[in-house]
Amino acid sequence: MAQTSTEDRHFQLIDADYFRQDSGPVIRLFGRTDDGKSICCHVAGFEPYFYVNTDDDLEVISERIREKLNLTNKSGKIKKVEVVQRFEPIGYQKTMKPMLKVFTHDPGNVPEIRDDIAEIAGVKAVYEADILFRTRYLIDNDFHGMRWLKGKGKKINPSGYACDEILELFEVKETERKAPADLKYFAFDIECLPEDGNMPTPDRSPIIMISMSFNPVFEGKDTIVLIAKPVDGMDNDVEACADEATLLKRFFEIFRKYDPDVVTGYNSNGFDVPYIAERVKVLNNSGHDIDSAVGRDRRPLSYRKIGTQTMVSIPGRVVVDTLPIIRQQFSLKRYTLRNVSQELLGREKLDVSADEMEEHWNDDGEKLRKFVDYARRDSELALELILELKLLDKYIALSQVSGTIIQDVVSGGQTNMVEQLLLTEFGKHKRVIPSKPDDKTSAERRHLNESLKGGAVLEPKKGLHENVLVLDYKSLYPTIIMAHNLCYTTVVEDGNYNDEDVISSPTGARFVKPDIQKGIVPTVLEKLMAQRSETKRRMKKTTDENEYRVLDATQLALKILLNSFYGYSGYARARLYSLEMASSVTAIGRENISRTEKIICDEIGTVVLREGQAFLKDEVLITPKDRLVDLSVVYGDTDSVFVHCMSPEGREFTEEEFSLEDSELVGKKVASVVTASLPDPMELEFEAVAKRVLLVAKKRYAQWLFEPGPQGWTDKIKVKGLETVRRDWCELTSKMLNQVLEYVLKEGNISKAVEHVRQTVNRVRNLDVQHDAEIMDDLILTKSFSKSASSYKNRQPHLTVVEKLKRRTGVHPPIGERIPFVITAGKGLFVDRAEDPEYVKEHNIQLDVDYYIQKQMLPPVERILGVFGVDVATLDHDSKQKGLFDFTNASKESDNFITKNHEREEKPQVNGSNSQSSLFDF
DNA sequence: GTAAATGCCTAA
DNA sequence: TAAGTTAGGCATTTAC
Repeated sequence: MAQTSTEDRHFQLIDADYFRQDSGPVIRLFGRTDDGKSICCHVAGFEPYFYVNTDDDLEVISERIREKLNLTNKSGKIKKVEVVQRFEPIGYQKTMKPMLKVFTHDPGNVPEIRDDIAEIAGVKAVYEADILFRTRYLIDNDFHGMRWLKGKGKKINPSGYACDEILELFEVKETERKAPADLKYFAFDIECLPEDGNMPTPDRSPIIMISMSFNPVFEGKDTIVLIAKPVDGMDNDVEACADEATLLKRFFEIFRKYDPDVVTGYNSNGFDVPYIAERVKVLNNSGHDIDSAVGRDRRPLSYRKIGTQTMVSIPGRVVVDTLPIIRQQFSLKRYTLRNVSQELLGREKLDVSADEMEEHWNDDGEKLRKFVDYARRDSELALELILELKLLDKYIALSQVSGTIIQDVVSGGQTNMVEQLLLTEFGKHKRVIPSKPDDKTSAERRHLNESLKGGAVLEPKKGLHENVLVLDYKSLYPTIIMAHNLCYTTVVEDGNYNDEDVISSPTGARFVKPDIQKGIVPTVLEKLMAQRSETKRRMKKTTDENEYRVLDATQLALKILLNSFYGYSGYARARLYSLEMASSVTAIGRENISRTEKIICDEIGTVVLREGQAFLKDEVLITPKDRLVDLSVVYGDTDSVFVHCMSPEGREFTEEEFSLEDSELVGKKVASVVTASLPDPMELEFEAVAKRVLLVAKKRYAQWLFEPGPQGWTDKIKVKGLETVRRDWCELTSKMLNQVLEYVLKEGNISKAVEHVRQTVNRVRNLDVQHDAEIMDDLILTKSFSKSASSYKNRQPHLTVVEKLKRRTGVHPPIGERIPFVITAGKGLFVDRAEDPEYVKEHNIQLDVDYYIQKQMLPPVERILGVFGVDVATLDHDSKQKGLFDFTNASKESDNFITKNHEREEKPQVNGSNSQSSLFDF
């Protein structure tokens, strides 16, 4: 005889939602168990609710609510109303006030009831009425996405599910388990025949192939390619289907059978999913019965268009389109699958061009096989991108740390995560949170934000410097918030507070001190920071490579979250917005960096090196054996200062005089002196030393950096803001400039740099596109097509190309796409001469060599070498006229430029009359 | 002719 | 249910 048995299950929480039952809503928790089963757990008994705030008598307001809802026929939809004590969201308050907590029977009724209540006279505000029911459940129970839950319940067997086990839970709690479950990954990609060279549309063009990739394998196979026509002699992972409908049915069958946790594809949200969903509609309308159930609740495949974006969600699973993820995480010039695979995986995409497709499809032999291989490779690549690049690690960690369901982390921004953390902590402190602002409120806030100033950027002392210490503040904005108790909940509006009870920011805003009341944001940040320290501690301890990776993702997630709160506080669409808080953070930051500069230059000024230790001048009596180091701040941006170390005579040190270890001693001494003057937990850190640094402009510099590490010093060249890191310059510029920077920074050899530029210029001057295809690729520029063509006010080269492309092929690139172009020879504006590189290659069109030399190559390099007195005439030196001979002679004398520089006791200046130019005889 | 506006992309 | 923030350099087009 069957008996009710209690089951215990551990599972990692992948998704959550709810469904309605007569007895009330039931939460569903989806996950993968420790023994590899997919599971769905039902939790009954959680009630939807929200808060109502009023300054009137609660009885009166309750009565008005009853009347109003009777009037609109909704009174039966309210389950109960309680009086509770809560704090209002904004501002320091000594005591709570009574508010109404309204419970409803159905989460779906909350919006209409809320709107009714909001209209009632005397109702000041409605709080937390726009929080998804499943989010409310997770927050109130402190359950986090992708963490492990332990559920106790009984097995049930309702219809309408596509997972291994369904449990009705009596009890559920979070457990400590950390190791990730073995998730199942599924990637897919469809092929359709283009129509007369045009993009296929789902109302006309059938799907002819679907390729799928699996990890772990499905029935022993890594990939399966479905093909919508009967054909023999294909590889054994190819399944021939009678027709398109059969193919789609088989696709969904495999999908359900495999039961993946993660569903992925390259641009799958933008193309494949909508296409499949539309084809299913078309076919089913003409008499087919394709069951497109893919959800763990057997919900059919669906998508929603919000603006230009397509949202896809599949209950119980995570949908990850790798294209937007890769866009976000990697700065590349192009995001075609071909380019991304090449750059990030080192793998080639196979290709059958659009105009060859029909021919390949109609073949039954080699050509069809080639087409199949191409299709197969695309889903393989999508899967490889997500697995090899470990794209999900970061999102899993963010979900675990913030609590947000992983799908919302993957497809949403920072707002979701910050709000989940704030809702949790506000709840614990019995404070309510406002609803999302309406468009009018956000517009007002955006207007207010015009007064919000950001970080300070110190004027760089332009030129080349040696022995520059790089000091930066560890998590500057979070530590400012903690140190000054800046919070929505501590800000005081009125003057009824003693000066000793409040902290005033440079903006004049006032916040109560933590001993009066500690802010909620500082509390959250402290918790996150403590977790991060603990995570880093465990990273040092572990020997397990996988655990290390997980911990590293966790600490990175914590860092991202720590740094999200400042931006959120000044975000116009945030539930919690505080211009006072945001401007105080940046104002304190600005004051801090200029104070830091002063301490280093004026108060410290000189550091004394003696027997492996660094001292301040007034800490010791200086003897002749001591070495003195003069300090000056040559640059700084928001949270960093670059400190130049020089001899007391004002010249650069030689190698023998000043080592990396000396730098470190000085750097650490300076950092500790500054830190000692700051409130906890603000901390200035010694990060690295630049043996040489070239400061070009604000936010533009290059360093030859040495960083201390466990295996001693490691060196690298780090470039910020210069053309080598910008994607709107051609590759040739980056390559050339990188080489120039290397010669200048590592060798101090200007001559070599000049020579390299001359050679590159000459190569371009004698450019022959036909015979030098390689350099042609290096001349391609890209720019992002960032808004609808009609909203551009000026003409732009990439728009020219977009228009040409559209005219020629009918294909209109989507907003967000990066458009490649070259500038062709001719007269008039550049914008008229921008052209699609493919078209140029096909038609053998001449490029505007002069444009490339005068506009792409010389200006960036002149900005750098101009510091040493090198001018355009020198760089664009025509070898036939002058010959390299003079120059080569000059360069011999000055190979070791840096030594000469020391002798002259003079630093290079930009275009200055006392620049290095006299060292060379160009 | 030059100054202002526009657009892009980066640093933090 | 779309979207953290400001500071800043630079090239090019457009307005004057």
